[in-house]
Amino acid sequence: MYADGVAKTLTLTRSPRAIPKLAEQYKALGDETRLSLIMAVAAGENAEACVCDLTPETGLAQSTVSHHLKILVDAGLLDRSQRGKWAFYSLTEAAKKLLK
Amino acid sequence: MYADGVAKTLTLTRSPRAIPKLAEQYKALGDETRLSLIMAVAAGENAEACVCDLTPETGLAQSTVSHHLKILVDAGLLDRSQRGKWAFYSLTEAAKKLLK
DNA sequence: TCCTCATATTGATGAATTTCGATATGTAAA
DNA sequence: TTTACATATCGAAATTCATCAATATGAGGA
Repeated sequence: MYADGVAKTLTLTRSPRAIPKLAEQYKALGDETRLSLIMAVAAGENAEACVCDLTPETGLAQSTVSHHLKILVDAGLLDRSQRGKWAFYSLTEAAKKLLK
Repeated sequence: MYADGVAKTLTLTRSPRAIPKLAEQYKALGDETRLSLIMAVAAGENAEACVCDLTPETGLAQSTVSHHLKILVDAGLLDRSQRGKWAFYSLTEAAKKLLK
């Protein structure tokens, strides 16, 4: 009948109404730069990281990294919090679920 | 320290070497049409479906559906098997893991 | 073999995406 | 209130992507 509960998950938990948001989240993860960024955040101290630390790791321009982080925030995968001059990003519950 | 084992999952199970393939899979899922297609496959009889059934559900041209199915196969998320004149698609283990 | 049906491939087009440099915003220190 | 630093936004160029119509391939059936 069902394949390991996947169908149930997809058709019930993730009803048709949930498709756009879910697709947005997968799309956000479907880029090597952003996947690396979210990995770096997860691996960071207290599971968070600031742009100043993330930018060098990517080798990309700071504006580009900022842009990718915004996409992850908009998708509901990262939270942003300002502390002093720095912006810290951390995983949302949705991100933890998707990546587990 | 770590956020619910996510960091461990990302940094160990999904080592840097795994990023390109993983990003490819997320990218494949990050499109409403393809996410709907994989849902339809999972919900189908025996957790499989043929193009003839999938195409009407999408409302898109048959060539477009065939194109999207190829992307899912290339990403390692769908298997293809020919039976008579029809091509049947089913979820791979990788897809079941990602979607669970 | 010839025909029909199901699916795949090709070629083209418009839209979306990634990236950068330049500039703006915001935060705190001098 | 300047100044310096961290991050965000803007505008543009190059690339990738989703989609279709047309055509090709491939598998049975007549």
